[in-house]
Amino acid sequence: MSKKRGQKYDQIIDAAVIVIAKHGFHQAQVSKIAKEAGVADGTIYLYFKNKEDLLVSLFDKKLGAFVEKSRRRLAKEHSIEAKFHLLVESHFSQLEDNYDLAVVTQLELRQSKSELRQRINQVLKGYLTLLDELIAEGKAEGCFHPELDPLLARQMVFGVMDEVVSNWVMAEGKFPLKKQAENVYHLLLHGLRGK
Amino acid sequence: MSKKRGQKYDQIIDAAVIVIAKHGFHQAQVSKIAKEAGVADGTIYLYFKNKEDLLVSLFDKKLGAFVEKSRRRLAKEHSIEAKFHLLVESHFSQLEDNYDLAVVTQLELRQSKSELRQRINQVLKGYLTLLDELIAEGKAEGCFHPELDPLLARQMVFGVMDEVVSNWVMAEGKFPLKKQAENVYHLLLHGLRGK
Amino acid sequence: MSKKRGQKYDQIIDAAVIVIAKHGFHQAQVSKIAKEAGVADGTIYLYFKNKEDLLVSLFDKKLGAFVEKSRRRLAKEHSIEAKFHLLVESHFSQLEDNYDLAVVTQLELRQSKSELRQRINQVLKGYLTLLDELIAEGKAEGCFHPELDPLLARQMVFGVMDEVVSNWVMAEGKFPLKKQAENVYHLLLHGLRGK
Amino acid sequence: MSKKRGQKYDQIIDAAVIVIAKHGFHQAQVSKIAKEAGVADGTIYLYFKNKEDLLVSLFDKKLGAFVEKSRRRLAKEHSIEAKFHLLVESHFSQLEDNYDLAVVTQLELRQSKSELRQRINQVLKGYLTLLDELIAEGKAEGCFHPELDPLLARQMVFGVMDEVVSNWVMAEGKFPLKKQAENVYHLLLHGLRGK
DNA sequence: GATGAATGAGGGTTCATTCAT
DNA sequence: TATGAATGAACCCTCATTCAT
Repeated sequence: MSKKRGQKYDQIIDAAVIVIAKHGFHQAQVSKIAKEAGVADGTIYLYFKNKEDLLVSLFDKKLGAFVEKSRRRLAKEHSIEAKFHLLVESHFSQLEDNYDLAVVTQLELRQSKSELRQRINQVLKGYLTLLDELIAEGKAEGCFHPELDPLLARQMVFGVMDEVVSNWVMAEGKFPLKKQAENVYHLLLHGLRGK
Repeated sequence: MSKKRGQKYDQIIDAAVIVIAKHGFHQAQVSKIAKEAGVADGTIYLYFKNKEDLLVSLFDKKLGAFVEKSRRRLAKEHSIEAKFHLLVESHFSQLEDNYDLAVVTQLELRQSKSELRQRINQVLKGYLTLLDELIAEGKAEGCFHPELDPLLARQMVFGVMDEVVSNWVMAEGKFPLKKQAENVYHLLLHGLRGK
Repeated sequence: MSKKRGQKYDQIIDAAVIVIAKHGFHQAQVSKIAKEAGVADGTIYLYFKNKEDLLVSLFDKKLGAFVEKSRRRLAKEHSIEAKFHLLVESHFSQLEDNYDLAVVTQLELRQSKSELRQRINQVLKGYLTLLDELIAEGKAEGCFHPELDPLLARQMVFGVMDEVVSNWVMAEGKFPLKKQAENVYHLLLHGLRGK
Repeated sequence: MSKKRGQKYDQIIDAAVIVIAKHGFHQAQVSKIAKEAGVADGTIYLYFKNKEDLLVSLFDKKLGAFVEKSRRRLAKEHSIEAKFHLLVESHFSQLEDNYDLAVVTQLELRQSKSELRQRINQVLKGYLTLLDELIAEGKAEGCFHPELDPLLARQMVFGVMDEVVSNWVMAEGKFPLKKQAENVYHLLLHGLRGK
């Protein structure tokens, strides 16, 4: 339903990020987003089926770029440790460089109702797959423990990074996030190697 | 404002857990909770200042019991490894034994608006403090890496357990959660020992 | 229905005056009045049929005393002018000496719904009758214009005194009301003499 | 917030007058007014900030027209007596010709809570100013007593007219109001001349 | 007589979505 | 395409009154 092309498509999504980051999920009315985007309320419905579709599309577009960039970066590394290290660093730096987006994905979008959360989780799978691949590669190369439960491992990796970023956002970005990457990498690596 | 004691106080909180788990946060109207509790709508306001107060009290009471039970159990263990192992097991088993509560705390209550989230996070601190104490003890006893960042360590521990439980809830409790405890414990312990 | 006797009857009415004057008509809940009177909510319903009955009884009792006192005073005067002068003075001084009561009757009780207003107006007739008698006496004695419309005359007398007192209350009693009596008396007397 | 122009603006205000006159202040729900106006409930909030704003706007618009018409009429008269006579006649006839409006302003709107009453009194000042001007003119021209207290005089004029109209409304308009104008004019004029 | 815990009906307001222009 | 005025469903909370003790 949503037309993925068009200048206004991007305008509206960027406006939504700004409005949600600034006013919060529950105060991000369609009319406010339309105003920020410089279009009429009704115009949003020419590009998105409904508000939920806009929010999912927002997450889809932003996470898609996030994953794509992460993949591009990882492709340049050869050792699994280097890739893993870069993943953590990339996760943190991309969100640190987009504070508004971090607020939206870590805090605000999680206030959406279960139905929408389900669809967002579907989109998130694109990123989780990347993590799965990396873990499988690590196990295959003997870098991680051979009996490591892959699903559990991925939950650990994502859970830790997500928790750290959420804490950073809730601290209103007052401390440098990227500097945590090194430590988090080590913590995770030791965990993954252990079993 | 809210009378923390009384049979009805507990009735209403338990009814709220059931209704929210069954119908979801956004469909948990006060009238529905009152009906489930077997009291009149207005009676809820004799025990809680408003709906938000009911939700915070719910979390406060349930998490309080959760923390208290965890502390009681941990007190019986002596080695830090045993305590840590028990913590993970306790976290998982208490939520597995209360599926409705798990749904409410892992999924539904997170849909609440920022103001309420803040108050819930304050309550959560009671549990995070327990984790902090355990980590400090582990470092002091030389069980964990001496240079381990305590805050980061706690974020790892909570982040991983929270992520695993959330996945379990989203899988609608289809797999046994407690059985994950052993593996999660090892993963975390290795991570914490490493650095 | 209301038992006109009993210490608590008076206690409750006096409490109602205080609460209404202090918090306003719409914030004068039965429970607040009960608390001020030092009785239980339910006790009020032993003395009054319902809240409306309490308010009418309040007005009845207070206006009754007001009229009785006015009549006693007037009985001592002989000339119609002196009586008339005293009436205005008495009207103003009694309200000035009971600021709370003035607030209640001039401002707050007028916010009651039409149904209650009707019953209050019935009670007010007791005072209006006194005015009617005075005007009839004045006409009979040739002190007022022989063609004076008695009803209109009474509306003028009451309308003016009421307006002046209301303005005084709305000015929060910042100026002395009794001092206005002289002027108001003259204004009215001239009006009544004219035609 | 409120768009003071537009066909719907007038529609809604007129509907409010009808509904309040028919059902009373406390039974004049927004949904009832919307239905009478032939618009959706939400439409009212496109033209008025909230219900209170609607009621104040109603009074503002109607009293504004009332004052304007009175001023236009008075401008044609030259003698102060003629102006004064016309004022009373205008006051009575305008309300007699709009029974619904008279009910609303004399009885129903006075049931509103203090906050709203304050705002209504502000609007009323526009009319009281007209009375003040007339009294000042009368004193300047030697038509009224030179020592007449202008504020008291205005309170008398307004108080009497208001009382007479209120009695007329409470008598459900059963007697002709305009016919009272002549007598009221004489009563007031004598009063004002006296002192 | 006195209590006070419990009751439950009732309404102003927001905002995602539509559709005539 | 684009507009934006209009729609209307949905819900938390108050408080007068009751009645078991």
